[in-house]
Amino acid sequence: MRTRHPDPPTRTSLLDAAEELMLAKGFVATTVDEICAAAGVTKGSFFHYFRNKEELGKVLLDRFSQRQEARFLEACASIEDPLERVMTMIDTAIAGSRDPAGKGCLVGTFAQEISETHPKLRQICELCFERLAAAVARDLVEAKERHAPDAAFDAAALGDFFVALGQGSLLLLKTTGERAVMERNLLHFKGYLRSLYGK
Amino acid sequence: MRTRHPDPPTRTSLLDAAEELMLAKGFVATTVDEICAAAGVTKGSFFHYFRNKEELGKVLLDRFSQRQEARFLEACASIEDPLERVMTMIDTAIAGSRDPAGKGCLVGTFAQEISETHPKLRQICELCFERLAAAVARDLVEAKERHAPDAAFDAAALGDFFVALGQGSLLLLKTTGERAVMERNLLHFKGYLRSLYGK
DNA sequence: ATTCTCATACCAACTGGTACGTATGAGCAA
DNA sequence: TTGCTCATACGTACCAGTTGGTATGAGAAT
Repeated sequence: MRTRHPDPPTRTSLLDAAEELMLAKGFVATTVDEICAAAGVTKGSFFHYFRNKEELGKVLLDRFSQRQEARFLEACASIEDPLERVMTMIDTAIAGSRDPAGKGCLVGTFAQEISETHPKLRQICELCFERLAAAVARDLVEAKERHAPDAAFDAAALGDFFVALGQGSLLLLKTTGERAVMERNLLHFKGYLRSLYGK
Repeated sequence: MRTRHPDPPTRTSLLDAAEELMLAKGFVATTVDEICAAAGVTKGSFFHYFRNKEELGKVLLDRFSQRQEARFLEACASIEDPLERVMTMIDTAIAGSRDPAGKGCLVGTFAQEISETHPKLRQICELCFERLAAAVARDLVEAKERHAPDAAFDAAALGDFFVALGQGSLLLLKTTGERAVMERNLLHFKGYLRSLYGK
């Protein structure tokens, strides 16, 4: 019985196919027909489940960011020291970059090309970035109070720093194909944090 | 007859229009018709000057990166200390991010969306990134020999670090519209360099 | 100087293909 | 029957690129 809808397989396969294609070629260059072909269904199905291409993008973005957030949460939830928590998050990101299945970040891919043309998608991307940055910033601000209360640096800004460094590394990876970039950059970031928080 | 060889104004206005549009909407989403309309010429002219849209992209990319490189060179050429040179480069980048005319980086914009679909353009982007990263890395390696020969960090990797941080910051800027991100992130980077090279 | 030639600069209309989206109905479960 | 799932077939718009021109000016021939 595939009637009642937690998750119709056709819809899921459409989402999976779209995600893979769009991670590689972006939102605009990926056509609905391509997605349907890759998913092994026809356009009728596509427009049965999604009002239009933009809505697919929205759903895809939500699904992607939710997964990502769950991964981070799972890795860090049990750690109570805020600095340790951030360090573990960085390690999680490094591990993700090693995994050949992790082909990039949908949020970054979308943000580049549709921020001017699809305001709604842009807003979702902004929210995703903001949530991640805020989580890191919160921990690092708390860690500063705890470990280095007298130091003079802007801990709150390090959330954006982390997001930017990660997204930039992914862009470099996509362009050069050199998988190790992300890891090297994040290790430098860890070094920076250690220097800020007194080893 | 207008100017002969050097730089027909029609061609230049096509390039200018294309650059502005593509910085905002990307390569794929910007249509040739749009470019022509913005430049105030017809499609016939476009295809008189460019074999196809991809060639326009190539020319645009070359022009953009050449300009950028000239700006950096002008700012740093006279400085002989390698660490000072990098610091000045960072300041130049910060200054560029303050200027409302600097609307982003074509290389980063293109790299995201065409790395899978237009191998030639991807290669140009890769080269641009590599040249910048290599310049920074060279200086920082030399600076390490000079200022911190015994420290244990990977100076060569800092070239990619700088490029990634810059590109990521531009992505954040595009997504959130918050212009100050680039400056905050690059200031943190300067702080990191100071900590590595012994203030 | 006048005319002929030819390359460059530009334009308007069109073509083939493709993209998104719709109309409609078949198959099946409840 | 009724409603959900999915397919076939089509419509409309638009996009990259082409065709077939016109206009202008440089240089050579006359």
